[in-house]
Amino acid sequence: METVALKGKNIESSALLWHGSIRESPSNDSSRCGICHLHDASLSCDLMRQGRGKEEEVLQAHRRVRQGEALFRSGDPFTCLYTVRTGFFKTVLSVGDGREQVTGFHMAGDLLGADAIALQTHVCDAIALEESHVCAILYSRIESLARSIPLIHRQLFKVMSGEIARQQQLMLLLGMMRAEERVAAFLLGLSQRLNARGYSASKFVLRMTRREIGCHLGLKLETVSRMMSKFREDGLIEARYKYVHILDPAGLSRYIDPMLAGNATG
Amino acid sequence: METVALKGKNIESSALLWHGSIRESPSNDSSRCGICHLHDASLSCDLMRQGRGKEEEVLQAHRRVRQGEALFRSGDPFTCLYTVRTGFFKTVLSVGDGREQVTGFHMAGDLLGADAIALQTHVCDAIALEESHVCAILYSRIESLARSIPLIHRQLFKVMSGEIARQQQLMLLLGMMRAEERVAAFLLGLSQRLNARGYSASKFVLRMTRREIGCHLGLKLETVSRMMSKFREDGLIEARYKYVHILDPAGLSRYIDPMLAGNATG
DNA sequence: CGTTTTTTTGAACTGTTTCAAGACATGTGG
DNA sequence: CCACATGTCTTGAAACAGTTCAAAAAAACG
Repeated sequence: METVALKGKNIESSALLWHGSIRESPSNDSSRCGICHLHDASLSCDLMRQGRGKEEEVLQAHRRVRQGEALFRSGDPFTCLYTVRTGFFKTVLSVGDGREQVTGFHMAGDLLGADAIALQTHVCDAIALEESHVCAILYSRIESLARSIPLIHRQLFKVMSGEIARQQQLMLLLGMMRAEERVAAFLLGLSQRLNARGYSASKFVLRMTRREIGCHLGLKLETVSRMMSKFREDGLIEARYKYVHILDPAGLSRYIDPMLAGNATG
Repeated sequence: METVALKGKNIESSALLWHGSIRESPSNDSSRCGICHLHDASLSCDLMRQGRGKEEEVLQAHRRVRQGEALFRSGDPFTCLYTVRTGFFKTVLSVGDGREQVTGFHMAGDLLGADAIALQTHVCDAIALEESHVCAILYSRIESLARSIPLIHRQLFKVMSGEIARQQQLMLLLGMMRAEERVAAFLLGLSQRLNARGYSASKFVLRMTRREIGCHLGLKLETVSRMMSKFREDGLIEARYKYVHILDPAGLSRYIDPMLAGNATG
């Protein structure tokens, strides 16, 4: 029952800083579209490079999505790709009876909706886990640009390949990891992705509930909670509700079979 | 312990017929490439329609793959798509230590390698479960055709979307079905796919082992065996080793949550 | 501030795995 | 064609991992 440094209320005030201000480039120039600031080498970056001057055609609109609201739902016609500017999303395959499979969590810098490119219809729901802001990119414009600019075309395929790779990682996790490994992989993956975006890899705030983590990992919420308690007791993490501090990433990854470690999902 | 009609040796001789001669169009014109005979509305069909006269450019070669051999392996550079003419494949994500996730089984008429389009590198191994024959389609030719023929371009995307949809179905299965449901979904899915290709939906021969089914469904081989025994005892199927006869598909699908029934995987 | 949701934890239970043995099937070489 | 070796499948019993149910504490919300 170690609660080394995470006690009482003082954690909260510092926690608020973890995910939002440790960012390296805090340029919050809100009059300018954010798509050129994205960290990952995604579509929009290359759009800016190649199609300089054309971004106004491509960019449709900023859009605010309130907590719990859907950016798009399964079955919606596909018209736009979205880049997350701020906030946090989950994508969900719903199956009517209440059971659901969370296929991914998405943070600032991520592209949303790419899994609909092929089918031209959204196949999952994208739900904001907190108030979020996105840029909508009109797909029809990108597509016509892609025809004239091969690099854009290749980037489109790259984005789809990213989706497939992400899904395969998740299949591996769902198909052959034990609860321990799943939660460890989840925490490490999230840590890495936050780090890649300039946030701290060791301290962050979970934007999703234990139930949502469970729906993502194929576990019940109680199991997720127990695994996190276990890691805490083993001194690998400090964790209190939404606030996570990874003390020993190497120790965490030792829980995962070395061969499965790869790019963990988030 | 019912073995209604499946006793002794006589099953074998009839079983040999199930999967191979019940086909409606048995045109085995082996001098002609099979890609135009495929059942699913895949790339090649539209290639034939649109690019009539160009098939020789697109078609690279027939290729024989012996049982246990790989058509391609993870990491191989992507040059060709393959259509299965005869035989049976599994696609596998391997993770070094022996554990593996079978991402799909593929029969005559299926397209193989589509998951490499985006990344230009194969991400899984395609292993023949029996002596198989494929047509290799040079991707670079298709791609250039796609540039001039929008329909081909759209078909390429459709093929990739198919991959994504298939993976999502499998994620649903792995994330939230019980063993019973998984095996039922597997049998029904296989049955439907065979039926769509002109084979019997009720009687077929499993080309994969219980272990391979298990690796696909996230179960151990003993569990797969037990579930099949259970279905047999419940009178839903007759099953003896590789030979399966589905007596009550509706009963089988009742094992699956109605909402998850969708297009089951195979 | 009271209400609702989320998280933690315990204890009993269940489904799946593990281990082990035997039956059956397949393939090989004599 | 047989006998043997090998691999696959089935089944049972015991072990285990994860779930379910329940209750209480902590946080979030209006």
